[in-house]
Amino acid sequence: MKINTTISEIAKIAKVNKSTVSRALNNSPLVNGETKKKIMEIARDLQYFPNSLARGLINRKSETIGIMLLELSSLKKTLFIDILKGIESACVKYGYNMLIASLSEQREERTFPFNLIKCNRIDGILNICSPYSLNGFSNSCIVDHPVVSINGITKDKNKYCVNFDNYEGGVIGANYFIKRGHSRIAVLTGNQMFNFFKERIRGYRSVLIKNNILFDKNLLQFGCFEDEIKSGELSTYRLLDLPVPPTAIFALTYELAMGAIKAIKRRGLEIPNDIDLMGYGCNELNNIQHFPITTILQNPFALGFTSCELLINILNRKEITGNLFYVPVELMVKAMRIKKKVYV
Amino acid sequence: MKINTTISEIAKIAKVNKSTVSRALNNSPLVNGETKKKIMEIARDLQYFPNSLARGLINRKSETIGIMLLELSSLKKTLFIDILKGIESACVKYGYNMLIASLSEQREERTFPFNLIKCNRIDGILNICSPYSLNGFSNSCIVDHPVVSINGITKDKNKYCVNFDNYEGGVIGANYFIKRGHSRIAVLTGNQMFNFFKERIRGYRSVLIKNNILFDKNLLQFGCFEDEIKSGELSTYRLLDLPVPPTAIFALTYELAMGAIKAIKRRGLEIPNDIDLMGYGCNELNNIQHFPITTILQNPFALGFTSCELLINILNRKEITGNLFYVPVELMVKAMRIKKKVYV
DNA sequence: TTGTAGGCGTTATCAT
DNA sequence: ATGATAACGCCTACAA
Repeated sequence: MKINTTISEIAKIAKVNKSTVSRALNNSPLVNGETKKKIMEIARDLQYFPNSLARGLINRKSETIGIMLLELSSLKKTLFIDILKGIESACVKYGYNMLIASLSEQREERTFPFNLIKCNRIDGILNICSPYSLNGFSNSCIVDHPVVSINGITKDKNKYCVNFDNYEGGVIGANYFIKRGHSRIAVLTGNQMFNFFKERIRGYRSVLIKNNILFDKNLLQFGCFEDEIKSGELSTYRLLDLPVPPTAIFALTYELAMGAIKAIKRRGLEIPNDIDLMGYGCNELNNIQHFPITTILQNPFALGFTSCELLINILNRKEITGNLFYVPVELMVKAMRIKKKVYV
Repeated sequence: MKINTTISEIAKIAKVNKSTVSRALNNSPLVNGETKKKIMEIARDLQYFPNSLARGLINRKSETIGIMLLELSSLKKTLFIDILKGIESACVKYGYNMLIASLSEQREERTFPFNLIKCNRIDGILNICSPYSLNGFSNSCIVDHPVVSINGITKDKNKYCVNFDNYEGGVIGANYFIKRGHSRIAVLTGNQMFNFFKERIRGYRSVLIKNNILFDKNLLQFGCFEDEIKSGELSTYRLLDLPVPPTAIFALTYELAMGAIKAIKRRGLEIPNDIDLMGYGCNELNNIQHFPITTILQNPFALGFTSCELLINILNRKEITGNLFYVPVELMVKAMRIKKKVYV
């Protein structure tokens, strides 16, 4: 495996100084057109590739970011892969590379990703958290290192987090129902200790307040985590059995919505005539196209892209205002009616 | 974000030359015990981390390998994640890092991973192929670069490939049946244009020959790819309807075995009393523990680990004999009887 | 055992 | 517009 071409070799052939070669290759205006052309030609002929280690050494950066994961297995989830694709897209755009910096079980040191910064292997870290993590990354993250957390939560103004705009998702969902004339809007949620549920509900409640609708806690149903579809179904029965049942149900996950559909169907009701229903997010199979009901859509690709772009801006010392960023969600309205027979 | 400690700083504090520091940090015997101790102490206090760019520049290696994937989405599959875990394990063992070098749709240049070698960002490439690829990596791989292909096929003696030992899997499976007294052993396979099917069948047939059993082509049933379980079921019906049906069925995938179970159950037969059955590999959910029948087990973690270790050996110019390597498979015998009621 | 000097391949800062 | 020289942080002959 032969040694690579260097600027010195090119310089020798072109009969110029290597600094001229460097300038030519870096598109400096301080170089004669003819000279530049000649140099570029030689570089192409010799298949010159700049040594990124030498470059990084003098520029004090590796142009590589570390992807920090609690475990590689997270990548099995479509959500994480889509986030990763967004990250990759931003990396391609800005010429960065991606290093896997997962906290594998085999590594004793939990500071591994940060050590990678210290030894100049990576310039910064994208910390991909699980939405189901409770403490965000506060305990694992060393301040003063360039780190952006995806799905993370923090109260530290020095730590950057990018999330789906869960609050806005709650607002959009509630507003949609209100515009359709509903005032008894139920919510199917998971455990509120998870930030994203809390935020969605916060958004929903803010809309109620704005519309002078009293919050009825009977309309807020908590599902268990083990069998979300089942618990969505059971919660829906409870809602339908209320003395004054809701006219609309806002299911805060795909699975809860599936359960709700099941219950509504079993009761012989129709969506949206008898009761209106909205889902949230998409499922693992990403088959949102076939999901029959109106839904709040999240864009994991955008989440990854935005986060990565933020990190790169931080690395390039761009002015950043704020430390918490939110990726917009959108409403996907499904006009079709859901009749009982559809679900037989 | 402060500048990192360098050996020069340590040298100044320790009142020695920086080359002495370098020697001390690299465990050179050419340094006094006392001096070394002092230097190590200062290094710890100052949180010294060697600059890997400077190190790589002089050592001509980055100690990073590129993980080459056709697309990131491959990682959704448990098989690939397990391979990746094996790779990571070897990387941790040998102090290497993993760079994602996927051929994303956004990149025009298909030579991207090889360019990463040329610019010294990575030392070599682990090319993770799909078992369902037809041409291996022959068209994408530049000879004379350190590349090891996982699941790849090649006839080029200069290219390294590591695979599950599919041939041996066929041998083990057939031998197991023969030891149990079977001589009419059917095979459920997918399309033989895929190398791994071809190899498994080759192993199976070699055992028949050794045992003087004539190969009956009626006992070789091909399934279609779209609905493997269904086609496994249909193939099994065909087998059971033969004038002289087989006494054992060797299903070359998990899905084909599932279909076979279904057919056997429907016909009111029992495993292994009425007919013997063996599966191959494990399914995406990796729930092999619960898979009820005797199976040829593959170890994707070992595949990843072995491949990565091979690549690192190549990088360190170890003597390598051969270019094709096989990761052993093993037989997992399930003793329990499968009765009809189990599957109701 | 330690110090000196040179080099890895770039880029940056001088000067010309 | 170009050249000479130093510097990035580390390693390694060679000299002492």
